[in-house]
Amino acid sequence: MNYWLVKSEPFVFSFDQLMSDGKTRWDGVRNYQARNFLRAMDVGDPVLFYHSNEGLEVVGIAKVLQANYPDPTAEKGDWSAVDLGPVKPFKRPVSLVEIKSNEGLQNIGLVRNGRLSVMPLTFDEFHLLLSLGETEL
DNA sequence: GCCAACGTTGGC
DNA sequence: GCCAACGTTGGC
Repeated sequence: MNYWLVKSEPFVFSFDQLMSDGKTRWDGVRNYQARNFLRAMDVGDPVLFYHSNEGLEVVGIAKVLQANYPDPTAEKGDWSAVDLGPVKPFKRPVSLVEIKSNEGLQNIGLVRNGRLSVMPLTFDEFHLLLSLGETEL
């Protein structure tokens, strides 16, 4: 099992929307590094959901419903999509400020490369974020 | 709205 | 294959 974090601008697609939709296609990724992470996702992997631009916090837990398949929105090129579903919202959102000030989270992509939209988390990072969010899987 | 960081493109 | 120019992302 692997652990992940994805970013979304809440006014484009928010975690609340994922909760009410029950499922979404995670497509439109046009960055090779992010694409390769999408391809490494397995069904059932937990995915933390971060709101970029607005909110700037981890707001909930999602999971992989469907492993990677060709991105139908790609007109050319070799791109992938996955399907994600909601698990549960964080009891308490975890802000970027908090993440940056936590010693155990200095190596995650959010801190090291602010522009990466799909990134892996270690077991420890994932569980640290869960406990900061006062939420259990 | 600004700008730093990063990725991509294209000329040489 | 290098690197300057450009575009995009996203925090501030």
